[in-house]
Amino acid sequence: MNDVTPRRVTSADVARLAGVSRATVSYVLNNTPHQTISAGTRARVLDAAAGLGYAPSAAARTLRTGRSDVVLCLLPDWPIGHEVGALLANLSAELDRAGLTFLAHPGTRRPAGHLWRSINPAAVLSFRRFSAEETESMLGAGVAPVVAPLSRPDTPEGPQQRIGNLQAAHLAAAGHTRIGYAYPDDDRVRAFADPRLEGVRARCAELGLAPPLVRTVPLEPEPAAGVVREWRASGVTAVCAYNDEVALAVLAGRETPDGPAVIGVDDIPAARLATPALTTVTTDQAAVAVHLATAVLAAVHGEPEPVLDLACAIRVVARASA
Amino acid sequence: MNDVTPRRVTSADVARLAGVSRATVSYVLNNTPHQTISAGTRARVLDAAAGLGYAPSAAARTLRTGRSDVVLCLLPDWPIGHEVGALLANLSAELDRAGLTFLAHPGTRRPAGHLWRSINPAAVLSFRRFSAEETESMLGAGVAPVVAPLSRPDTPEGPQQRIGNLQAAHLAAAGHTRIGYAYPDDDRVRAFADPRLEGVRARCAELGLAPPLVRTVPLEPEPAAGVVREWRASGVTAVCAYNDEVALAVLAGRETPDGPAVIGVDDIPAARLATPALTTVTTDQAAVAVHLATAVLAAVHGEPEPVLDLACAIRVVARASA
DNA sequence: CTTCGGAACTGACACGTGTAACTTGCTCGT
DNA sequence: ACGAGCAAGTTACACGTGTCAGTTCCGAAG
Repeated sequence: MNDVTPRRVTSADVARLAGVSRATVSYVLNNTPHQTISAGTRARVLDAAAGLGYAPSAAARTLRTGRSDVVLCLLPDWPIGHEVGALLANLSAELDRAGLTFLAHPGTRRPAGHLWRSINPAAVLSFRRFSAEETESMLGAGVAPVVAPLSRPDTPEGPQQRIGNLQAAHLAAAGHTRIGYAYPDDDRVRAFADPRLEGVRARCAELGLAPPLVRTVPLEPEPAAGVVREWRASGVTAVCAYNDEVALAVLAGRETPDGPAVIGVDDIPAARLATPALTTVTTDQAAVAVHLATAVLAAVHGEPEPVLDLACAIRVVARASA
Repeated sequence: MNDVTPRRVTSADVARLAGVSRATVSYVLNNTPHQTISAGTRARVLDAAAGLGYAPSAAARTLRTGRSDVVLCLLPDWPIGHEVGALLANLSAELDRAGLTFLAHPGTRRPAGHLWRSINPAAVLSFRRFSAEETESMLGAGVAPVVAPLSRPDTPEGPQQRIGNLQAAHLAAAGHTRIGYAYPDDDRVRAFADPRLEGVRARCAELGLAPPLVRTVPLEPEPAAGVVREWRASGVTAVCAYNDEVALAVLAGRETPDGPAVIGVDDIPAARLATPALTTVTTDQAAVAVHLATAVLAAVHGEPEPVLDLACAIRVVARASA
């Protein structure tokens, strides 16, 4: 008669099977520096561990060391789409390579303090800024707070601004002088929309163009058509959109094929399938993931954040719409 | 001079401040049944805990009880988009309400055995089927395996089949008799594409129509145009697409406005912005989230899986394209 | 007055791990 | 010949929690 509850295999089981002490098992499996283990013993331990299918308890390890190998990512409450999905997948793979476990928590509205207080993650990655007390509290608990550089509205030369820059530059290079900006109809994405718009403004000013004519564009054809008429009346011949989706709304709002040129952001799958095919600014999510991963690793090891340039990961995909 | 490392506040700190034993603190905070605590003591403990900002260590609790309050969701390696994002957000909120912590792990390719073995989650939620040994292994470890009913190819009346059913029914109701199926050009989504196609086939047979003419449609305009020409030559007047994105590809492939009618799945934001606006089958993600949450809760409590009907959460959104 | 039972609480152990401190042979320099 | 020093391990403790088994106190039943 077997046990009804087949207990978890612990390092003690491995030790017993290998004929050594539990400490030795720990030293071998973590190959602790400054510990001398004979080759034979090491092999016996590794064999025993593999044979029993031993996997250390994250709970016990976390309890002992005070820190887990989890990187907790707090997802924002705005809709996560194709590009964020790709980013998460790449980031997970990247951190996995460094021995960290990437876990994402979709945003509950309430303050996530409870979460990282109980999980004891190595780092917390967020897309919004932390409050001063949050930061202090996390540092006090030994948790490394990391804010995705994607969403730093404070730097005037941040990646979001660069996106706007490229949009405006592309339109200007095509000869457009009066530019509109299609602002999203969703308050939750302001943190992204504002710096992008800022980037467009800056580039327009730099090129001696009039500042962009900003209008909020809902994701419905009829209201969008109204906005497009407004732009046409004001002499706007090209539009930077917050998003590919907003850009598609602008396209849908054009009553005639000679409407304003449009450039979006993200290169979602639908972009190349639109008529006309949507010109857009894309971000190399794999490169961003690598960047974020190194930032997280640096924070975990207490090193200063590396200054890496994301500019090269952002580029224009020229298609028919602009 | 303060401590340089401000230690974590433990239940012992709470006990000391409240002037009771640690056991009492535990009984109060977990309000353990069959334990009688006087109102005064209870209040003192709660005050002390609140005052110190006490949050129990998930690691220690997990170590002691053998099970954590985490629901681990293994994300598949196919691209997660708008609809999965919404599902995760809803699901997280729903489980949060039940006191469970929802954490998603974007799919690393390697078998995720290591992950749930170390995290000790209350349940593991996956979108693909578990192998027999995986299931056995998890049950042995006391972890509840849950497979999202969205992705059960085995039930002939599953939700995915119903999506195909509705697509075909909508086209047939509009008078179409020769139907095409636009199959995705991505092996990773076969688990969804096949049952949907099966649903289309079943409905066609039921209505006495010829079986759908299946073609793989890449997400590029030119190849899609080739497939559309093929369909037209074969007398196909309407197409069920795996996806809204595939549907948009078919729309993009129509050289003339009188091309085949098209119906997609998901109602992504770009659907209503296409020309013509895309008719599609949408799923109420909030309802699905509630359903999944109850399934997870039942599994965690060892109850049999509740049989809930998802059919009412799936409906056609009629627009101009079909 | 004794006894008994429940209310209200406490003491102590176990969960599985990492690691500092200690032990035991054995080699080698003098 | 003898201790120094190092390789190769082991013993023991701490991390923070849940909970079983007691312990004390006190009112009420016999």
